[in-house]
Amino acid sequence: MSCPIPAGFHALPLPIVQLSLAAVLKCGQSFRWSIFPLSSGPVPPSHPTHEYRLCLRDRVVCLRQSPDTLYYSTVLPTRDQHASSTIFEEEKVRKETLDWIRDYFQLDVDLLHLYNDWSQRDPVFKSFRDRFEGIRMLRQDPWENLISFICSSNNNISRITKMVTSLCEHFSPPLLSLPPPELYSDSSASSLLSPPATPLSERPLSQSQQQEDMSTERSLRTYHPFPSPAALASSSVASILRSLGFGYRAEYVQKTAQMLSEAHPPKSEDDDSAERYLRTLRDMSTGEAREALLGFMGVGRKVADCVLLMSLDKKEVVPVDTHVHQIAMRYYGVSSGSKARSNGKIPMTPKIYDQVNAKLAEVWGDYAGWAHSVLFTADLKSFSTYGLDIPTPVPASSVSDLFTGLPTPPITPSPSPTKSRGKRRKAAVLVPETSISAKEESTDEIIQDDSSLSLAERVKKRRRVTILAKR
DNA sequence: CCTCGACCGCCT
DNA sequence: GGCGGTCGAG
Repeated sequence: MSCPIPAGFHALPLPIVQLSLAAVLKCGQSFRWSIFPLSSGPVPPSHPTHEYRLCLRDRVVCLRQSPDTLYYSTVLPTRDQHASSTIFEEEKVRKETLDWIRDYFQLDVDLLHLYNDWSQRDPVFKSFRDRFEGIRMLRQDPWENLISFICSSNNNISRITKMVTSLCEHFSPPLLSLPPPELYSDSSASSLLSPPATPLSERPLSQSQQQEDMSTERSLRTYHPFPSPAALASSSVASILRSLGFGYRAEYVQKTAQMLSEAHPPKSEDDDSAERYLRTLRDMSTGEAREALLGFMGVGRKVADCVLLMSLDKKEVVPVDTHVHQIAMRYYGVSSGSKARSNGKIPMTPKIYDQVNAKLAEVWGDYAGWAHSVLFTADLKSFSTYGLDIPTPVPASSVSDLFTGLPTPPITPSPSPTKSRGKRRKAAVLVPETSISAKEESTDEIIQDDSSLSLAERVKKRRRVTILAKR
Protein backbone atom coordinates (compact mmCIF):
# COMPACT_ATOMS: atom_id res chain seq x y z
CA MET A 1 0.00 0.00 0.00
CA SER A 2 1.42 3.30 -1.02
CA CYS A 3 0.83 6.62 0.60
CA PRO A 4 -1.19 9.20 -1.28
CA ILE A 5 0.21 12.68 -1.51
CA PRO A 6 -1.31 14.79 1.26
CA ALA A 7 -3.42 17.67 0.03
CA GLY A 8 -1.33 20.73 -0.64
CA PHE A 9 1.92 18.82 -0.56
CA HIS A 10 4.33 17.88 -3.30
CA ALA A 11 6.34 14.67 -3.36
CA LEU A 12 10.08 14.32 -3.61
CA PRO A 13 11.33 10.75 -3.88
CA LEU A 14 13.90 10.24 -1.14
CA PRO A 15 14.85 7.04 0.69
CA ILE A 16 14.91 7.24 4.46
CA VAL A 17 18.54 6.13 4.49
CA GLN A 18 19.39 9.43 2.83
CA LEU A 19 17.49 11.54 5.33
CA SER A 20 15.60 10.90 8.52
CA LEU A 21 13.71 14.03 9.50
CA ALA A 22 12.75 12.51 12.83
CA ALA A 23 16.40 12.17 13.71
CA VAL A 24 17.95 15.18 12.06
CA LEU A 25 15.48 17.87 13.06
CA LYS A 26 15.63 17.00 16.73
CA CYS A 27 19.22 16.04 17.29
CA GLY A 28 20.42 19.49 18.30
CA GLN A 29 21.46 21.01 15.01
CA SER A 30 18.54 23.36 14.55
CA PHE A 31 16.36 24.40 17.47
CA ARG A 32 13.58 26.04 15.54
CA TRP A 33 11.56 23.31 13.85
CA SER A 34 8.05 22.78 15.10
CA ILE A 35 7.03 19.16 15.26
CA PHE A 36 3.45 17.92 15.14
CA PRO A 37 2.26 14.34 15.45
CA LEU A 38 -0.25 13.41 12.76
CA SER A 39 -2.00 10.77 14.77
CA SER A 40 -2.80 9.86 18.33
CA GLY A 41 -2.80 6.22 17.38
CA PRO A 42 -0.93 3.83 15.13
CA VAL A 43 -0.20 4.87 11.58
CA PRO A 44 0.42 2.58 8.61
CA PRO A 45 4.17 2.21 8.10
CA SER A 46 3.92 3.73 4.66
CA HIS A 47 2.46 6.97 6.03
CA PRO A 48 4.11 10.02 7.57
CA THR A 49 3.80 10.17 11.34
CA HIS A 50 4.71 13.80 11.84
CA GLU A 51 4.68 17.18 10.23
CA TYR A 52 7.69 19.48 10.60
CA ARG A 53 7.53 23.24 10.09
CA LEU A 54 10.16 25.92 9.86
CA CYS A 55 9.60 29.65 9.46
CA LEU A 56 11.95 31.24 6.95
CA ARG A 57 12.25 34.91 6.15
CA ASP A 58 9.28 34.95 3.80
CA ARG A 59 7.48 31.63 4.17
CA VAL A 60 6.77 28.63 6.35
CA VAL A 61 8.03 25.34 4.98
CA CYS A 62 6.09 22.23 5.97
CA LEU A 63 7.50 18.74 5.62
CA ARG A 64 6.31 15.18 6.07
CA GLN A 65 8.15 11.98 5.39
CA SER A 66 7.32 8.40 4.48
CA PRO A 67 9.96 5.68 4.04
CA ASP A 68 10.55 6.59 0.43
CA THR A 69 9.20 10.11 -0.02
CA LEU A 70 9.65 13.59 1.35
CA TYR A 71 6.49 15.69 1.14
CA TYR A 72 6.81 19.46 1.16
CA SER A 73 4.52 22.43 1.06
CA THR A 74 4.83 26.16 1.40
CA VAL A 75 2.71 28.68 3.24
CA LEU A 76 3.09 32.33 2.34
CA PRO A 77 1.89 35.27 4.39
CA THR A 78 -1.24 37.11 3.39
CA ARG A 79 -0.65 39.47 0.56
CA ASP A 80 -2.98 41.88 -1.11
CA GLN A 81 -6.52 40.92 -0.19
CA HIS A 82 -7.61 40.84 -3.79
CA ALA A 83 -4.55 39.15 -5.15
CA SER A 84 -5.08 35.61 -6.25
CA SER A 85 -1.99 33.74 -7.15
CA THR A 86 -1.67 32.24 -10.56
CA ILE A 87 -0.59 28.73 -11.36
CA PHE A 88 2.62 30.24 -12.62
CA GLU A 89 3.31 31.99 -9.34
CA GLU A 90 2.50 28.91 -7.32
CA GLU A 91 4.91 26.89 -9.39
CA LYS A 92 7.61 29.47 -8.85
CA VAL A 93 7.10 29.32 -5.10
CA ARG A 94 7.17 25.54 -5.15
CA LYS A 95 10.46 25.54 -7.00
CA GLU A 96 11.98 28.04 -4.61
CA THR A 97 11.03 25.85 -1.69
CA LEU A 98 12.36 22.76 -3.40
CA ASP A 99 15.64 24.54 -4.07
CA TRP A 100 15.78 25.55 -0.44
CA ILE A 101 15.18 21.95 0.64
CA ARG A 102 17.95 20.63 -1.58
CA ASP A 103 20.35 23.21 -0.20
CA TYR A 104 19.31 22.97 3.45
CA PHE A 105 19.48 19.19 3.56
CA GLN A 106 22.46 19.08 1.20
CA LEU A 107 20.76 16.41 -0.86
CA ASP A 108 23.59 16.36 -3.37
CA VAL A 109 25.66 14.55 -0.78
CA ASP A 110 25.16 10.79 -0.93
CA LEU A 111 24.77 9.78 2.70
CA LEU A 112 24.75 6.07 1.92
CA HIS A 113 28.16 6.40 0.34
CA LEU A 114 29.44 8.23 3.40
CA TYR A 115 28.04 5.60 5.77
CA ASN A 116 29.79 2.92 3.74
CA ASP A 117 33.03 4.82 3.80
CA TRP A 118 32.88 5.41 7.56
CA SER A 119 32.02 1.75 8.14
CA GLN A 120 35.03 0.70 6.16
CA ARG A 121 37.28 3.07 8.02
CA ASP A 122 35.89 2.46 11.45
CA PRO A 123 34.52 -0.76 12.99
CA VAL A 124 33.02 1.28 15.80
CA PHE A 125 30.89 3.21 13.37
CA LYS A 126 30.00 0.08 11.48
CA SER A 127 28.59 -1.55 14.56
CA PHE A 128 25.78 0.91 15.08
CA ARG A 129 25.20 2.49 11.69
CA ASP A 130 22.06 0.47 11.04
CA ARG A 131 20.38 1.85 14.10
CA PHE A 132 20.86 5.44 13.09
CA GLU A 133 20.15 5.80 9.43
CA GLY A 134 19.58 9.02 7.61
CA ILE A 135 21.46 11.33 9.95
CA ARG A 136 23.03 14.08 7.93
CA MET A 137 24.37 17.56 8.44
CA LEU A 138 22.01 20.45 7.83
CA ARG A 139 23.29 23.48 5.97
CA GLN A 140 21.90 26.15 8.23
CA ASP A 141 21.85 29.91 8.13
CA PRO A 142 25.12 31.03 9.77
CA TRP A 143 23.61 33.89 11.75
CA GLU A 144 20.86 31.80 13.28
CA ASN A 145 23.33 29.00 13.85
CA LEU A 146 25.79 31.29 15.60
CA ILE A 147 23.26 32.81 17.98
CA SER A 148 21.64 29.46 18.71
CA PHE A 149 24.93 27.92 19.72
CA ILE A 150 25.99 30.89 21.80
CA CYS A 151 22.85 29.98 23.74
CA SER A 152 23.92 26.35 23.94
CA SER A 153 26.70 26.72 26.47
CA ASN A 154 26.11 24.81 29.67
CA ASN A 155 22.66 24.07 28.42
CA ASN A 156 20.38 21.38 27.09
CA ILE A 157 18.38 21.01 23.89
CA SER A 158 15.07 21.52 25.63
CA ARG A 159 15.97 24.87 27.09
CA ILE A 160 17.90 26.04 24.05
CA THR A 161 14.78 25.42 22.00
CA LYS A 162 12.69 27.48 24.40
CA MET A 163 15.22 30.31 24.34
CA VAL A 164 15.43 30.42 20.55
CA THR A 165 11.66 30.37 20.27
CA SER A 166 11.43 33.18 22.76
CA LEU A 167 14.08 35.11 20.87
CA CYS A 168 12.05 34.92 17.67
CA GLU A 169 8.78 35.83 19.32
CA HIS A 170 10.19 38.88 21.07
CA PHE A 171 12.50 40.34 18.45
CA SER A 172 10.98 39.39 15.14
CA PRO A 173 7.53 40.34 13.82
CA PRO A 174 5.08 37.53 13.13
CA LEU A 175 4.99 36.28 9.57
CA LEU A 176 1.78 34.26 9.62
CA SER A 177 -0.37 31.97 11.72
CA LEU A 178 -1.44 28.40 11.14
CA PRO A 179 -3.48 25.78 12.90
CA PRO A 180 -1.70 22.53 13.65
CA PRO A 181 -2.09 19.81 11.03
CA GLU A 182 -5.24 17.76 11.28
CA LEU A 183 -4.77 14.44 13.02
CA TYR A 184 -5.55 11.29 11.11
CA SER A 185 -7.87 10.27 13.88
CA ASP A 186 -9.68 13.58 13.89
CA SER A 187 -11.82 12.57 10.98
CA SER A 188 -12.81 9.19 9.65
CA ALA A 189 -10.33 6.61 8.53
CA SER A 190 -10.61 8.07 5.09
CA SER A 191 -8.43 10.94 6.24
CA LEU A 192 -5.59 8.54 5.88
CA LEU A 193 -6.28 8.45 2.22
CA SER A 194 -6.88 12.10 1.72
CA PRO A 195 -5.15 13.98 4.48
CA PRO A 196 -5.43 17.31 5.84
CA ALA A 197 -7.76 20.11 5.09
CA THR A 198 -5.38 22.55 6.65
CA PRO A 199 -4.32 25.36 4.34
CA LEU A 200 -0.94 24.12 3.33
CA SER A 201 -0.90 24.89 -0.33
CA GLU A 202 1.24 27.46 -2.01
CA ARG A 203 -1.81 29.66 -1.91
CA PRO A 204 -1.58 32.52 0.54
CA LEU A 205 -4.14 32.42 3.29
CA SER A 206 -6.86 34.95 2.86
CA GLN A 207 -7.08 37.60 5.49
CA SER A 208 -10.52 36.54 6.52
CA GLN A 209 -9.41 32.97 6.80
CA GLN A 210 -6.61 33.91 9.17
CA GLN A 211 -8.84 36.13 11.23
CA GLU A 212 -11.44 33.46 11.48
CA ASP A 213 -8.90 30.95 12.66
CA MET A 214 -7.61 33.47 15.13
CA SER A 215 -10.97 33.78 16.83
CA THR A 216 -12.11 30.20 16.63
CA GLU A 217 -8.93 28.14 16.95
CA ARG A 218 -7.25 28.36 20.29
CA SER A 219 -4.33 26.27 19.15
CA LEU A 220 -3.45 28.54 16.27
CA ARG A 221 0.27 28.99 16.17
CA THR A 222 2.09 32.10 15.04
CA TYR A 223 5.38 31.79 13.21
CA HIS A 224 8.22 34.28 13.50
CA PRO A 225 11.36 34.31 11.37
CA PHE A 226 14.71 34.42 13.12
CA PRO A 227 15.44 38.03 14.17
CA SER A 228 17.99 40.11 12.28
CA PRO A 229 21.33 41.14 13.80
CA ALA A 230 20.10 44.74 13.95
CA ALA A 231 17.09 43.67 15.99
CA LEU A 232 19.35 42.20 18.68
CA ALA A 233 22.11 44.78 18.59
CA SER A 234 20.81 47.50 20.88
CA SER A 235 22.13 47.46 24.40
CA SER A 236 18.63 47.28 25.84
CA VAL A 237 18.31 43.82 24.38
CA ALA A 238 20.67 42.29 26.92
CA SER A 239 18.49 43.10 29.90
CA ILE A 240 15.39 41.93 28.09
CA LEU A 241 17.08 38.64 27.32
CA ARG A 242 18.00 38.37 30.98
CA SER A 243 14.37 38.72 31.89
CA LEU A 244 13.55 36.06 29.33
CA GLY A 245 15.73 33.61 31.21
CA PHE A 246 18.82 33.65 29.02
CA GLY A 247 21.11 33.98 32.01
CA TYR A 248 24.67 34.99 31.31
CA ARG A 249 24.16 34.23 27.62
CA ALA A 250 22.05 37.39 27.31
CA GLU A 251 25.11 39.62 27.10
CA TYR A 252 26.81 37.27 24.67
CA VAL A 253 23.93 37.33 22.22
CA GLN A 254 23.49 41.10 22.35
CA LYS A 255 27.20 41.83 22.14
CA THR A 256 27.69 39.53 19.21
CA ALA A 257 24.75 41.09 17.41
CA GLN A 258 26.16 44.53 18.14
CA MET A 259 29.64 43.64 16.95
CA LEU A 260 28.27 42.21 13.75
CA SER A 261 25.88 44.98 12.88
CA GLU A 262 28.39 47.70 13.71
CA ALA A 263 31.04 46.10 11.56
CA HIS A 264 28.57 45.47 8.76
CA PRO A 265 25.85 48.11 9.11
CA PRO A 266 22.71 47.76 7.00
CA LYS A 267 22.87 50.14 4.07
CA SER A 268 19.15 50.24 3.66
CA GLU A 269 16.04 49.32 5.55
CA ASP A 270 16.03 45.81 4.25
CA ASP A 271 19.73 45.13 3.92
CA ASP A 272 21.29 42.10 5.54
CA SER A 273 24.97 42.80 5.05
CA ALA A 274 25.90 41.41 8.44
CA GLU A 275 24.32 38.10 7.63
CA ARG A 276 25.89 38.21 4.21
CA TYR A 277 29.28 38.72 5.80
CA LEU A 278 28.84 35.56 7.87
CA ARG A 279 27.98 33.70 4.70
CA THR A 280 31.26 34.80 3.15
CA LEU A 281 33.03 32.74 5.78
CA ARG A 282 32.00 29.76 3.69
CA ASP A 283 34.57 30.80 1.13
CA MET A 284 37.38 31.05 3.65
CA SER A 285 39.61 28.28 4.91
CA THR A 286 38.52 26.49 8.05
CA GLY A 287 41.24 28.20 10.04
CA GLU A 288 40.39 31.68 8.87
CA ALA A 289 36.68 31.20 9.40
CA ARG A 290 37.28 29.82 12.88
CA GLU A 291 39.37 32.81 13.91
CA ALA A 292 36.65 35.11 12.67
CA LEU A 293 34.04 33.30 14.75
CA LEU A 294 36.22 33.24 17.86
CA GLY A 295 36.15 37.01 17.79
CA PHE A 296 32.52 37.12 18.82
CA MET A 297 31.42 37.29 22.42
CA GLY A 298 30.42 33.95 23.86
CA VAL A 299 32.08 32.02 21.08
CA GLY A 300 34.82 29.62 22.12
CA ARG A 301 36.30 26.71 20.27
CA LYS A 302 33.34 24.42 20.67
CA VAL A 303 30.70 26.88 19.50
CA ALA A 304 32.93 28.05 16.66
CA ASP A 305 33.39 24.49 15.47
CA CYS A 306 29.66 23.85 15.61
CA VAL A 307 29.04 26.84 13.37
CA LEU A 308 31.85 25.86 11.02
CA LEU A 309 30.36 22.41 10.62
CA MET A 310 26.66 23.22 10.60
CA SER A 311 26.45 26.33 8.49
CA LEU A 312 29.82 27.15 6.97
CA ASP A 313 30.42 23.98 4.94
CA LYS A 314 33.40 22.84 7.00
CA LYS A 315 32.43 19.18 6.87
CA GLU A 316 35.67 17.88 8.36
CA VAL A 317 35.34 19.80 11.64
CA VAL A 318 34.50 17.73 14.71
CA PRO A 319 33.14 19.77 17.62
CA VAL A 320 34.28 18.24 20.88
CA ASP A 321 32.01 18.22 23.88
CA THR A 322 32.09 16.09 26.98
CA HIS A 323 30.17 13.26 25.30
CA VAL A 324 32.44 13.14 22.30
CA HIS A 325 35.40 13.30 24.63
CA GLN A 326 34.17 10.31 26.60
CA ILE A 327 33.63 8.30 23.46
CA ALA A 328 37.00 9.28 22.06
CA MET A 329 38.73 8.11 25.21
CA ARG A 330 36.82 4.89 25.42
CA TYR A 331 36.91 3.76 21.82
CA TYR A 332 39.40 5.77 19.87
CA GLY A 333 42.46 5.79 22.05
CA VAL A 334 42.53 9.40 23.07
CA SER A 335 44.18 9.98 26.40
CA SER A 336 42.35 11.47 29.32
CA GLY A 337 44.95 14.13 29.69
CA SER A 338 46.05 12.52 32.92
CA LYS A 339 44.09 14.88 35.11
CA ALA A 340 40.76 14.06 36.66
CA ARG A 341 38.72 16.21 38.97
CA SER A 342 37.73 15.02 42.39
CA ASN A 343 34.26 14.31 41.08
CA GLY A 344 35.70 12.01 38.45
CA LYS A 345 35.14 14.31 35.52
CA ILE A 346 37.87 15.03 33.04
CA PRO A 347 38.36 18.70 32.34
CA MET A 348 38.27 19.71 28.69
CA THR A 349 41.45 21.61 28.04
CA PRO A 350 42.43 23.12 24.70
CA LYS A 351 45.07 20.46 24.35
CA ILE A 352 42.63 17.63 24.90
CA TYR A 353 40.20 19.29 22.54
CA ASP A 354 42.77 19.28 19.78
CA GLN A 355 43.72 15.68 20.45
CA VAL A 356 40.14 14.45 20.22
CA ASN A 357 39.48 16.64 17.23
CA ALA A 358 42.56 15.41 15.37
CA LYS A 359 42.00 11.77 16.20
CA LEU A 360 38.40 11.67 15.01
CA ALA A 361 39.26 13.62 11.89
CA GLU A 362 41.87 11.02 11.15
CA VAL A 363 39.52 8.12 11.75
CA TRP A 364 36.59 9.46 9.76
CA GLY A 365 38.28 11.48 7.04
CA ASP A 366 36.94 14.33 4.95
CA TYR A 367 33.43 14.21 6.31
CA ALA A 368 34.47 13.61 9.90
CA GLY A 369 32.10 16.27 11.18
CA TRP A 370 29.18 14.51 9.56
CA ALA A 371 30.18 11.21 11.09
CA HIS A 372 30.44 12.89 14.46
CA SER A 373 26.86 13.99 14.09
CA VAL A 374 25.71 10.42 13.60
CA LEU A 375 27.62 9.39 16.66
CA PHE A 376 26.35 12.25 18.72
CA THR A 377 22.78 11.59 17.72
CA ALA A 378 23.33 7.99 18.63
CA ASP A 379 23.89 9.11 22.17
CA LEU A 380 20.85 7.64 23.83
CA LYS A 381 20.96 10.11 26.61
CA SER A 382 19.82 12.77 24.20
CA PHE A 383 17.02 10.51 23.13
CA SER A 384 15.67 9.59 26.49
CA THR A 385 16.12 13.07 27.88
CA TYR A 386 14.49 14.93 25.08
CA GLY A 387 11.90 12.44 24.01
CA LEU A 388 13.21 11.74 20.57
CA ASP A 389 11.38 8.90 18.95
CA ILE A 390 13.70 7.42 16.40
CA PRO A 391 13.02 3.72 16.03
CA THR A 392 15.92 1.83 17.51
CA PRO A 393 15.82 -1.95 17.02
CA VAL A 394 18.12 -2.48 19.94
CA PRO A 395 17.17 -0.59 23.06
CA ALA A 396 20.10 0.91 24.86
CA SER A 397 20.40 3.06 27.92
CA SER A 398 23.67 4.76 27.28
CA VAL A 399 26.21 5.43 24.64
CA SER A 400 28.29 2.55 25.86
CA ASP A 401 25.45 0.15 25.17
CA LEU A 402 25.53 1.14 21.56
CA PHE A 403 28.93 -0.35 21.23
CA THR A 404 28.49 -3.62 23.04
CA GLY A 405 30.03 -6.51 21.20
CA LEU A 406 32.45 -4.33 19.37
CA PRO A 407 36.05 -4.98 18.62
CA THR A 408 36.89 -2.38 21.21
CA PRO A 409 40.46 -1.49 21.87
CA PRO A 410 42.02 -3.14 24.92
CA ILE A 411 41.26 -1.22 28.05
CA THR A 412 43.76 -0.44 30.73
CA PRO A 413 43.57 1.92 33.63
CA SER A 414 45.23 5.24 33.04
CA PRO A 415 48.04 6.19 35.37
CA SER A 416 46.89 7.66 38.63
CA PRO A 417 46.82 11.39 38.69
CA THR A 418 49.41 12.98 40.87
CA LYS A 419 46.70 14.45 43.04
CA SER A 420 43.56 12.40 42.99
CA ARG A 421 42.28 13.75 46.28
CA GLY A 422 41.55 10.25 47.42
CA LYS A 423 38.58 9.85 45.12
CA ARG A 424 38.01 6.77 43.07
CA ARG A 425 38.06 7.33 39.38
CA LYS A 426 35.22 6.17 37.22
CA ALA A 427 35.39 3.66 34.43
CA ALA A 428 35.07 6.41 31.90
CA VAL A 429 38.55 7.43 32.73
CA LEU A 430 39.93 4.18 31.43
CA VAL A 431 41.87 4.44 28.23
CA PRO A 432 43.05 1.89 25.68
CA GLU A 433 46.70 1.01 25.28
CA THR A 434 46.65 2.11 21.71
CA SER A 435 49.17 4.79 21.12
CA ILE A 436 47.90 8.22 20.45
CA SER A 437 48.96 9.45 17.09
CA ALA A 438 50.67 12.78 17.07
CA LYS A 439 48.12 15.31 16.04
CA GLU A 440 48.56 16.62 12.59
CA GLU A 441 47.54 20.21 12.63
CA SER A 442 45.40 21.00 9.69
CA THR A 443 45.58 23.76 7.17
CA ASP A 444 45.01 27.17 8.65
CA GLU A 445 46.45 30.15 7.00
CA ILE A 446 46.94 33.07 9.33
CA ILE A 447 45.82 36.60 8.87
CA GLN A 448 48.57 39.03 9.76
CA ASP A 449 47.19 42.38 8.75
CA ASP A 450 44.97 44.00 11.35
CA SER A 451 43.40 46.37 8.89
CA SER A 452 41.83 43.48 7.07
CA LEU A 453 40.08 42.29 10.20
CA SER A 454 36.49 43.06 11.04
CA LEU A 455 35.59 44.75 14.26
CA ALA A 456 34.47 41.48 15.70
CA GLU A 457 37.82 39.98 14.97
CA ARG A 458 39.73 42.83 16.51
CA VAL A 459 37.82 42.86 19.74
CA LYS A 460 39.18 39.58 20.85
CA LYS A 461 42.59 40.17 19.36
CA ARG A 462 44.28 39.01 22.50
CA ARG A 463 42.61 35.68 22.24
CA ARG A 464 43.41 35.49 18.61
CA VAL A 465 47.08 35.97 19.25
CA THR A 466 46.96 33.36 21.93
CA ILE A 467 45.29 30.86 19.72
CA LEU A 468 47.34 31.60 16.67
CA ALA A 469 50.52 31.22 18.64
CA LYS A 470 49.59 27.62 19.28
CA ARG A 471 49.73 26.64 15.66
C1' DC B 1 50.94 29.62 28.18
C1' DC B 2 47.84 27.03 31.24
C1' DT B 3 44.53 26.34 35.01
C1' DC B 4 40.61 27.55 37.60
C1' DG B 5 36.35 29.49 39.39
C1' DA B 6 32.31 32.03 38.33
C1' DC B 7 28.32 32.41 35.66
C1' DC B 8 22.13 31.86 34.68
C1' DG B 9 18.51 29.04 35.08
C1' DC B 10 16.17 24.84 35.03
C1' DC B 11 16.18 19.94 35.91
C1' DT B 12 17.36 15.45 38.63
C1' DG C 1 24.89 18.87 41.52
C1' DG C 2 24.55 18.60 36.52
C1' DC C 3 24.22 20.60 31.81
C1' DG C 4 26.84 19.63 24.26
C1' DG C 5 31.12 26.32 27.47
C1' DT C 6 33.21 30.79 27.79
C1' DC C 7 35.40 34.58 30.08
C1' DG C 8 38.78 36.69 32.84
C1' DA C 9 41.96 36.60 36.43
C1' DG C 10 45.89 34.42 38.42
